[in-house]
Amino acid sequence: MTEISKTEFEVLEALWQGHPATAQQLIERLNNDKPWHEKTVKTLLSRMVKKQAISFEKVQRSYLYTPAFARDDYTFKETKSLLQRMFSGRLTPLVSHFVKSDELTKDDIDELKQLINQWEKDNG
Amino acid sequence: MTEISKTEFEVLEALWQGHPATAQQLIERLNNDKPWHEKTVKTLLSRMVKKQAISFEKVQRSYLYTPAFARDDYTFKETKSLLQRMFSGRLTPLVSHFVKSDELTKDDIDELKQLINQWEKDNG
DNA sequence: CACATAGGATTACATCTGTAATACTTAAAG
DNA sequence: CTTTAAGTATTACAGATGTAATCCTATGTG
Repeated sequence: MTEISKTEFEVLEALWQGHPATAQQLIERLNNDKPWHEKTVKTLLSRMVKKQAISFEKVQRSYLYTPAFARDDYTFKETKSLLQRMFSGRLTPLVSHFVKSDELTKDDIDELKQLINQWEKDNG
Repeated sequence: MTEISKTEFEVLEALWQGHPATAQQLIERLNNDKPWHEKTVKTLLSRMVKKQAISFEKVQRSYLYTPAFARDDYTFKETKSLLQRMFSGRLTPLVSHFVKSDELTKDDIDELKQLINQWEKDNG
């Protein structure tokens, strides 16, 4: 997958909500959050087709768009990329930052513990 | 702080290594990793001065550059921004991804536990 | 059948980026 | 004092991005 801009990512989000989907459906979904101009969305869709982030199938007059990759795969890739660039690829410095900055709740901590237990069960 | 591109970030990294620093010093540092054209670095420095990511002080013929914000502040802000966009602002989905994908070592897990202990000592 | 219309295709256009080249300026060298 | 070189400032230029407007075409409508 090529580089996806932040704006293009927002359109992809709408598509991941359910696909295949028409431009109209996507425009409606996007407008639930904030106003999007129809033409703008169309342009973004075309560009993403060109960069193969999405594909389409022509049905009658209109196109049915489908994402070219899963949301999880994309977010994971992006996260790893950011970790690579800012934290030498290590996860803990990032987590450390959050822990220290008082951004986590008790529930978050519990979830983290849960994840660690899971890891130890699978590995360890 | 405004938007910093990935390339600009690399130059900032060199500056964070030690500052204030001259363009020449930065160019040398950057070239330790990969070849950078002198003119390219200068351009990036100018642009970052304009967008107030760095400042400079004129000393004789040349400038001494200084970052306008700390590395930690920037990386934290960027990380939160990414979390916001891709994981509804939650940290655990991100961690979860890494735990499940077998990207963590025993040491990483130990560090995470450490962090959790710290949190519980400070809060809880 | 003539026309309005919904869709995608093409064009627009300013700003940002990556990557330099060229111009200008002043201190140092001869 | 004139030439040179080191530094910064200005200019260049293609590709990406945000944000649309306009164009072209196949339908559905009267």
